[in-house]
Amino acid sequence: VGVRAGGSPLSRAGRSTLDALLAGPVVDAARGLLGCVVTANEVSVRLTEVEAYAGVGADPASHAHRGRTPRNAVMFGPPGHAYIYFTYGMHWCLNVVTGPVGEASAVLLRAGEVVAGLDLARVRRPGVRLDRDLARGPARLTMVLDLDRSANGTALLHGTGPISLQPAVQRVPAPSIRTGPRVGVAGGAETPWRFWLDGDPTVSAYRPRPVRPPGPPV
DNA sequence: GATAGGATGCTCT
DNA sequence: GAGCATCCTATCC
Repeated sequence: VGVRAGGSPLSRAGRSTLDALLAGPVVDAARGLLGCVVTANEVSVRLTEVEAYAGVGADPASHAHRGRTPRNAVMFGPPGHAYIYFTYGMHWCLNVVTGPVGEASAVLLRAGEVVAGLDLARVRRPGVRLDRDLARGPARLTMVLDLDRSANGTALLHGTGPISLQPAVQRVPAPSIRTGPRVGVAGGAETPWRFWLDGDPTVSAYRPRPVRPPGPPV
């Protein structure tokens, strides 16, 4: 059960389609990334769950919401590059930068199915019993791909960096794409910018963020 | 299957 | 110093 190996290499048409997709609106890019395959360090993951984040101003959940900082600088650059950040004191998360230079929108890669390098993926995720849990969550996905800050800012579409992104082997039918609120965000929770493949076992569990206690003292 | 709580350190105010 | 775009384990169904 895996994708056909030895299939056609990344075609010029396929890459240019992805180029155009990532240069466009972040929501379109997010939907289009479902089914695409990310490869790094000899493991490949077919994306089953992503989230869209807008740039400055409009989206309080976005790292770029309050403007450019050293951490989010990559988001302000050209599309098709990796934005990798460290969170919760121990985890890395991988995003794909989208939209024109200066817009700072990006798509968080939340989960997927390991379709190549399964043995290596299992070694990188000791204690995981089910293969479907190997990359079921944004930090788990970066663990399987063995990514950290060293790949931040690298290009994904031109085969020059440690990460590569390839078009979907089989086109994802639009009706199988579901949408809902994003996971774990404090602001903008009402924006349904999480996208996933309906019924796919590798999609991460959704838990609403606990409501914050009432406002601070005067 | 669901939920609760702890781990852990960078980033920005 | 507060706040995280999370994961894992234990516990209770």
